[in-house]
Amino acid sequence: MTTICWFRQDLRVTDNPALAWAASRGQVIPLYILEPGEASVTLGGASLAWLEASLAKLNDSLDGALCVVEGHPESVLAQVIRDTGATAVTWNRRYEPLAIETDKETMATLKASGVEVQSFKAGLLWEPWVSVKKDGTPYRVFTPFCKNALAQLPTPEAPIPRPSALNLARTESTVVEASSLGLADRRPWVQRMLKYWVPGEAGAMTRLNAFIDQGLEDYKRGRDFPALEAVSRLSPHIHFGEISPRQIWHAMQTRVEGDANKEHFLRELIWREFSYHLLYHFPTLPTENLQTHFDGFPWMTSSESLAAWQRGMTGYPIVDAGMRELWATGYMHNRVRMIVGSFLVKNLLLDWRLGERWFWDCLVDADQANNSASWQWVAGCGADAAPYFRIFNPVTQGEKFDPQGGYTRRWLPELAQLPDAYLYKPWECPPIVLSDAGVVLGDTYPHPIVELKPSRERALAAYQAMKDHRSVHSAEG
DNA sequence: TTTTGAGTTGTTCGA
DNA sequence: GTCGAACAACTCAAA
Repeated sequence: MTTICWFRQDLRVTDNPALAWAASRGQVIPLYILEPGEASVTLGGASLAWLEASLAKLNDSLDGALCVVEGHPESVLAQVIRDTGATAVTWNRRYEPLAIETDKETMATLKASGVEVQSFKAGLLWEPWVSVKKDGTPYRVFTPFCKNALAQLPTPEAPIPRPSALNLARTESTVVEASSLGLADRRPWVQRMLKYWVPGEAGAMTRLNAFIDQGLEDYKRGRDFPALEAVSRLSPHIHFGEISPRQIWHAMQTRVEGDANKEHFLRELIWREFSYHLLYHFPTLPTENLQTHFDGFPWMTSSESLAAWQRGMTGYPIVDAGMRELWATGYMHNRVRMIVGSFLVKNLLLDWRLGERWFWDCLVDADQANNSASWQWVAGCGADAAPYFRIFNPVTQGEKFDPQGGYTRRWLPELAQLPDAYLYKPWECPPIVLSDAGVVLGDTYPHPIVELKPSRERALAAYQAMKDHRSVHSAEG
């Protein structure tokens, strides 16, 4: 019996229930479909580079049998079924609104033509339709969601091993060269970025082990300090399914003594579950304010401000360091993501969707659920959002969370010689100290593009205006 | 149904 | 320098 295993965001052979199911039935056709628009629209540039590298690794794990085809899933599957005589198709479930729609239609079409279809849970600890309140409605606050998951929902299953024997079939007639992912012209940039990472299942496991051995013991405190190696950096591996959340959960439970650091890290994994829960139950999350009274929010328009933010040229060192890290590596430390997010949305008063889109294109861990839920959280319009008056001060944040400047100096070499006392506010630095450090404001490093105090007050006023507008509305209603 | 307690990550001001 | 209060009420979750 021949079964097609359709890989998507599960680019691994261990703890892959769809692959295990296919293997148990006989011959397996491993297939990846590059869906229309995926190369140009759905996936950002950094993610696409990761995907290409990860597919190559998966192909190695499958003895070169991975079939990569560009096209609509229904027609690709129909063609591969014709070519191979496969009688079943299996996959691990996806949860993005468009993916759900595609998978639903594909399943219906296949079943209608007499093909067996089997899907599995592999990318989440708990299905979003299970992690709901007693009355069946979705959670909108993280803490009760988390408590309920830990106390009431089934303990995450143990990971399943890699199939002991894989009878792989090749369908070489349909294989597309990796160059068709459209990366050829971006080679130098991609090569530079990928120096920071090892995409693929083995790389993911190496990272997990390194984190457990070295970062986890100081995670609860250290995770706030971007100069430390105290975060896991597993996010891109998790996004592409090179490692599953239950593999991580299981490794934590079996290899780490119970302590606050472990609990805190697992909580972050549950935040991911919460984001998927929100996206599933509120499918407009990527584009619409979850709190609809934000719909009239007076966002500014400024392509200059946006460009300065994107390029790491705002004149605020901790912000610029973060944006440069993002550009160079496809990643940004979590603490810094909050700082740059707050700066865009509150100090620059630019729409959170602009930040969401830039992150989407730049991040190797770009993930629709996490990205949209997190940007809405930062902007204050999401579930369980930060109060709007919580506006990060980039000077204070830098001094507090990168006191020695190790992170900031790494990504802003032009400020490396500035003393700590002025690193986060070079505009207050005495001219002699500036010139000793080789800094010329407005030349080697920009002047601040906005002033902190007025921009903070402007943001608070905008929030106030929105509130007043809303109360007028409710009075009318 | 009503009530009650609680809610990721901050900053500023004034004592 | 340190500390508590104010910031803004509002919605959510569960008893």
